Amino acid sequence: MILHIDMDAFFASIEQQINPYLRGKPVVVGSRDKKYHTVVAAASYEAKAYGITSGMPSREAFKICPHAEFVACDSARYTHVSRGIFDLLQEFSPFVDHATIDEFDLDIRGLEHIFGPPLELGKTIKKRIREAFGLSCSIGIAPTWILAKLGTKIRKPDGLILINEDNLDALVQGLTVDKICGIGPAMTTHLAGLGILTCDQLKTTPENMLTDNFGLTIGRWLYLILRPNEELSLPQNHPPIFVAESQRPKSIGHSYTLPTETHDRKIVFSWLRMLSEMVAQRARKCRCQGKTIGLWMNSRNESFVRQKTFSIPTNDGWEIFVRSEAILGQKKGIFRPVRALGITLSSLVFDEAPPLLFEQKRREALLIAQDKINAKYGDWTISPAVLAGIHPE
DNA sequence: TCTGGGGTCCTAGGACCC
DNA sequence: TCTGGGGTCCTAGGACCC
Repeated sequence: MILHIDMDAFFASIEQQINPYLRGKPVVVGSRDKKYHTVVAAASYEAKAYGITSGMPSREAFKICPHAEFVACDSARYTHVSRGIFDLLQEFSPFVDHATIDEFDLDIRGLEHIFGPPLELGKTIKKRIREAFGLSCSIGIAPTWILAKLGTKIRKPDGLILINEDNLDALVQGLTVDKICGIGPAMTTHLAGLGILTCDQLKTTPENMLTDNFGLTIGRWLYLILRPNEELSLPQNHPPIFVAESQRPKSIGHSYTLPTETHDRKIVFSWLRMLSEMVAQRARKCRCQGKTIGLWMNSRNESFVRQKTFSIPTNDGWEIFVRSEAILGQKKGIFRPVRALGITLSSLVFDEAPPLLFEQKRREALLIAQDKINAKYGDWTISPAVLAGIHPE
């Protein structure tokens, strides 16, 4: 059995927790400053009642509910709380997974001997999280991860549900397929074209119809979602589903959307330089270097995506910039207007210091000094001169 | 006046090697 | 010289998630 935990309106609830004035009020986390065309990162349940959802442009949220409290996103704090919850959960089981900032999974097989039946354990966990952090969460318990996750979704605020073969069919009766994690807009449309709108319709669809339309991997996956018994006939001694994997990222990226579309190469290259530096600093913070540089640019009707793998990994902002310039240079002559652009570093190698040449050693010493100064006096205290005046904030 | 920013995973096709 | 089979790495592009 898997126990999935989904925190309720995580960012907004934390803000209400630390600032009692916000409790019981519609709270929107994000910025409403018109300079920053941001979107809503999180909304309290009071704000959701007005129809505000995360992902909605902040300006629209302001239109719907001008008297809502708009709070700036404090991601460092949310990460800290998230770690605290993770530590608390490890008191219950070493087999905890921390997939996103506000979601956790436990492999709870065998835990009934210590904490009682699954629902009892769920209650205990909810109570402990509320006592320690003042936050509510929703918990889904099921034989598979996908059903546990579905459970939290259909019982959202402050829910607790156990899904098994006895109640599964009744629970998903009439539920639209897009409630399932992994079925997004494209697949929903495709399924609708086949006359499959709800979970019960999905369950009665023959496997070959799904594999014919979606291929073997996704087709079979769709077929098995609502058949947990067929999917997980795991042997008794199957190793834990969630082993504390190292939380190493697979890629590091930054992007920026310009206030308006621009033809100005200078502006575009300044931001390219800026984003390279942001990516590089973050890579150095997690002590890794990347071999692959990905570059993308969007304009109104066109997007450009290229990536290239180099033999020598780097976490030097200048080097990343030069390499992205080279990638862009392959598309020489054509310079279309740009609205948004981003740089991603991937094929990461961690903590492996190859023997350095003299020039590289000097360069490395420079970067270490730069990071130390910024750690002591704040980000961007020292940065490449060409970036003066353009970095965010 | 369409709509941010940060990610992960999958697939198909090409290049290259044995 | 041509051909088949098997494998790996790389890239573009799509879909999805929070």
